[in-house]
Amino acid sequence: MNPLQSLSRREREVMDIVFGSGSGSATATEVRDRMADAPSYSAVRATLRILEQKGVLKHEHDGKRYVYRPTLHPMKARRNAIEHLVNTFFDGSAAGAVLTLLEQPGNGLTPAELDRMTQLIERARKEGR
Amino acid sequence: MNPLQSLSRREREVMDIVFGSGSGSATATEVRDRMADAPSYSAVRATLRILEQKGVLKHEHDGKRYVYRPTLHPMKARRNAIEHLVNTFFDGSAAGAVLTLLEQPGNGLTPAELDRMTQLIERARKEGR
DNA sequence: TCTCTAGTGCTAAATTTTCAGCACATGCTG
DNA sequence: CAGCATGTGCTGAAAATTTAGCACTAGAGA
Repeated sequence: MNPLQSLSRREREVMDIVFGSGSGSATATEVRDRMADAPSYSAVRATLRILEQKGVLKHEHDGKRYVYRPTLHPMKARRNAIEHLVNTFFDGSAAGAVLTLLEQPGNGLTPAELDRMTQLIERARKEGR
Repeated sequence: MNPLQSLSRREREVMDIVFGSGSGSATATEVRDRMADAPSYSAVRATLRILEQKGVLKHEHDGKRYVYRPTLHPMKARRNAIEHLVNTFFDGSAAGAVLTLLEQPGNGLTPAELDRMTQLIERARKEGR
């Protein structure tokens, strides 16, 4: 099973924060600052240590601080997450997910992005033939 | 906070199964059959009862069985799930998620779906202007 | 040097989750 | 009717998670 699926609630929350942090990495303090209902600092550190022990995070030293980063390559993590979403909420249909995203008003899509999508759709059309 | 985010591991697993079941509802036995590492039947029922108590599931009677169904409307559940995914893995960019889906080879998009996407993209383009 | 700050490791206790088992109800079937 | 299969409710204990606290280290500044 996907190791990310087998995390406890707090562990998952922490992973989401790490994945969601722009740089793709985070310190204990950063994680704590972003937690909805943050426990003590040492509790956060304990969770990070466990996540490292479980093999889903690793750390590097930045001065005397630890900077945590996911083990899994970000692209793979994204694909896994999407796959799971599509399977559980869209019955495996990628189209269903895309349509929901496109239908959403205020999705903030820029013209350039729309062009890129058109390109990819054309390509998919050709491949499908 | 989104109540679905605050579920334990097993609870979340059960919710995924219920959401993922074609009919949008499931009995204890069905849930158990789909669990990766299924515990006893009564453990599954206990989890369902807790989920109902937490307000994310409700049940109806079908003969003498209970059929569980999410409280949240499926469409809303999908949107919430997508929103969370986009925020944590794509830095809030819907386009990033769509592009990842489209780029994925073997995404199984049918011509009709591609047409529908083109339509929606056109519409987004117009609205953007 | 001494002290303060900002880190870390580790551990034990509190809390939550998870689970199995027992008691009971109902419907079906020989 | 008696027995069996298939449900449910509830409860207590085991297991896992979550947390705070204490001890320690290193660097910076007075």
